[in-house]
Amino acid sequence: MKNIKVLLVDDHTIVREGLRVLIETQSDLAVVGEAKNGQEALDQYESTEPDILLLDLVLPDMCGVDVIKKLRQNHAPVFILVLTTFDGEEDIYRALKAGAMGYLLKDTPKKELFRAIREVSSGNRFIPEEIASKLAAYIGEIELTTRESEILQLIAIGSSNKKIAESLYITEGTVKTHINHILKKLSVKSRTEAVKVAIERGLLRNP
Amino acid sequence: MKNIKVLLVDDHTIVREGLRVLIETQSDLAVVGEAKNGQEALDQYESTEPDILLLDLVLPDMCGVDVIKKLRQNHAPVFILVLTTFDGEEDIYRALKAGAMGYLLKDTPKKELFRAIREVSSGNRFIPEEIASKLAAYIGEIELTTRESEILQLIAIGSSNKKIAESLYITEGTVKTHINHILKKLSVKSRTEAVKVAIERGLLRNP
DNA sequence: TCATGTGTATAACTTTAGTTAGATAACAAT
DNA sequence: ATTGTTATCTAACTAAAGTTATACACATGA
Repeated sequence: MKNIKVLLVDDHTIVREGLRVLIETQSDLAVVGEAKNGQEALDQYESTEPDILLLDLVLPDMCGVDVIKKLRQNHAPVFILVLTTFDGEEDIYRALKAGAMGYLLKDTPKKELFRAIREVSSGNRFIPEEIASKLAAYIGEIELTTRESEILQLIAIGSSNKKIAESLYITEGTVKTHINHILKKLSVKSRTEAVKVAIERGLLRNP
Repeated sequence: MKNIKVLLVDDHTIVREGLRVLIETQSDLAVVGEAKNGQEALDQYESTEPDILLLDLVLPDMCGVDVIKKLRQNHAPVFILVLTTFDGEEDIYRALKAGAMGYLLKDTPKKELFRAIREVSSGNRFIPEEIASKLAAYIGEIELTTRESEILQLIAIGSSNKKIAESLYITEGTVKTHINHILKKLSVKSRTEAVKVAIERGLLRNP
């Protein structure tokens, strides 16, 4: 009796195909669709009406978090289990904030995956201790302001303070102050380090 | 009749388990072992004597390229198929140079994986056109010298020129010259950009 | 052996980045 | 209303990064 319908979303074909056969070894689970990007995920959600969505956050066309947001706008109770490699605290935080019910690393055994699917599809949360603690540590972090994030993006593409000032129509002095704040919030000593931790923590849009 | 013995090496349990069931749908392929890190890969290679090693380059304990090198030191003909996400030209280049016979992205359909396994295990190369062209583009790149690589590592952990000079027992001026060369070789304008492209191209040991 | 190229090293100089102190405006709290 | 907070902005000053020219050891091939 197959009663839990699963929709797979992952850009790697091999991973998707592997997950499919893995999941279908369980008699109560059925893969009803596969999507390799965000748009396909949204389309297939409509057509297949799954009980649970197994989502990788790294997708070619849009951020996985955006997929979560869009689905939750249109469909009241969406059960989403994020299954991804660890890409920094920021991602976990955003995914759960956006409404994911569970978060699993790809580095977990299949039994735990099956358990997570069953839990989340029946409306419960499923967050391993390992991740819960990362999240707790993250809470203490100070968030960057809009301006600071904008500037961090520009730093990361290699812009000088002068260029940043020009593109934002502010003076170089102002840019320097913002950068100073960024450095303090990220606890680093230079823009170079800031870019490194920004990449690590998933603070950048297109890293 | 199972005649091709496969050893899986990937740090993600789910991926490994998925690959196992996927591969075992083929009657001529058998998974004889799984390893989640480099050391396990080396050990299991000894004990299981596989015909082919399916290797992810991203491992927790050592670089996948080192696994290739070590295996090839001890065992004359080792058939290695690298199966990984695209982490920059540098990785492809190093893996093939180290002696991998094939290179597949995880974003390929299972049929191609099966084909690749059969080809590589019988001693042929298997490199998709997509990757071959990336590699061709890479050939034009100028390699960094030993000193330059050392310094790039230090830049990437956030060291100032002064600190770099101290830890290498040279003057700050010398460090600046080396950095100048690095910037020119990587075609970037600042150390910050250099770190970004170094991370992109996989030029760093522990990114 | 003599030119050529390359990896490494140095220092003087210019440009850019980072620090510090302070101003203004919007907003929330009570 | 006024106090406090936070985001944004500016500018003068100091520290660090980047540029340029030059030297020297060592290898390699004409």
